[in-house]
Amino acid sequence: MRSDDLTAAAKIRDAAMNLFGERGEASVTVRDIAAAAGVSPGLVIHHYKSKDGLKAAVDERALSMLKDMLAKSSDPQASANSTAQSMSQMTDAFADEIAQFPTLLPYLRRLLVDGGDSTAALFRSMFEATRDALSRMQSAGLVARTNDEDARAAFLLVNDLGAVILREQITDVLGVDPMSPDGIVRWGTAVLEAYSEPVYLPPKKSRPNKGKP
Amino acid sequence: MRSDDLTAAAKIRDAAMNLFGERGEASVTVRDIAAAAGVSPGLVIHHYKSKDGLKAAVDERALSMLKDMLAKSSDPQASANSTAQSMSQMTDAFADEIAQFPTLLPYLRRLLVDGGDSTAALFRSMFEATRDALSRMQSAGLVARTNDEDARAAFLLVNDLGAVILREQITDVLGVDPMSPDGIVRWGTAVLEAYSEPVYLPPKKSRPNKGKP
DNA sequence: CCTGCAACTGAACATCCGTTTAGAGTACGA
DNA sequence: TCGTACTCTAAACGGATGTTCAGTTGCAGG
Repeated sequence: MRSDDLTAAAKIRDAAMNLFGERGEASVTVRDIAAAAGVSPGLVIHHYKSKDGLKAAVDERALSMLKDMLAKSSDPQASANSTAQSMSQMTDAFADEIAQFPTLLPYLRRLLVDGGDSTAALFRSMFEATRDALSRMQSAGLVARTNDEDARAAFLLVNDLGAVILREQITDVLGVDPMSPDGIVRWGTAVLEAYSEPVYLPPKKSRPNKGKP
Repeated sequence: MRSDDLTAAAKIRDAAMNLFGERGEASVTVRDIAAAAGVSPGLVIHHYKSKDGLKAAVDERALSMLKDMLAKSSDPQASANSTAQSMSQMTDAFADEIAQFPTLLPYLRRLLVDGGDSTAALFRSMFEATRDALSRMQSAGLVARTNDEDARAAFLLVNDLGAVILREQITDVLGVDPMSPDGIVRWGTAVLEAYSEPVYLPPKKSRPNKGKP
């Protein structure tokens, strides 16, 4: 049953995750998926009942992978070495996780970008996790106080997700993938600097402003 | 020719920009566009030769509108009142521009999200504009110095575009559209605070870290 | 008036889509 | 050995899609 390499159903699911992440569900046909998985179009429907059923299975799989990944990266933080983590250790751990599931981030990007109810639920749960984590860090004196915790949490979350969504464009202008082992250090350094030291300085007579929307 | 309301070709183009921005090109049919514009499917092809031709015309139109909008919002900054602009004035001006072309931002979102060569070119030009603006502001003492200007410019740009891309999700969790007259004040305040005062505080013994990818 | 040209429509066309169907091959227990 | 259940394929079906085509309208210029 689960013999040599992978079940045909699993091969179909993985191929679909790949293609959906790259092109979006609407631009990927059942025949594309079948060809990528090396099976007939009929088998795709046989295993997943319909294209929507396959999409649901891929969604479930991706959310499960994401949950595992987030759990794995927050567990050791609270267990063994509580305070001794340097940023490079953090980023290295992330880069490892990302490299282990190369199809997850592109698909997460699609989940966020394609809209719909599952997108809203996913974003909301990430938002609440971020807000709670910031609240805890604020109590621990690691994060400054603010008048609008919701807006700040949403802003920080959007920034992280923005790097996931615009990963390809960032790679293009910086010359390095911000989710690669090399790039994540450079990106994380810039992020940490922007959040730790002021970017905009108070002017002499008026107030600071921005240039782009 | 350009009589009562709008040319049929223009109506088709505007309807297409609407639908493309909402659902993405692949999910919108020529018949959908024709119905929204109140014409026959054949006329769509007659005017734009093909669906791809229509897409190209819509892209061109959107980029032209974006260019106008960015030009209009950087002109008065250098002309009349050079330093007396408050943040609320800035955001109000932006909210006005956005409200004037309600279909532009959703389509810009699609341009960024759908990928392709035009996406890369658009992002790169925005990146260079951001980097140059930051460089000028740094010379004027309005922005702090950094070791990696490219990474910082990309980061700030990605954050702004993230709000455009995830606008709907932000609206959902904050209860207010960050691109609306009300919401843009709240969002802009949080952004300005995060960039002007430290978010992450230096811990006593170790270094700060983050919670989300 | 009428000739020509552009806007426009309704119907048709070929193709592609998701899905169905009939059946071949195989494993496994009775 | 038979039968049953399961995986899988090839072919086909109905419907939707982008595009084409023949033809009608309306209008500008000689």
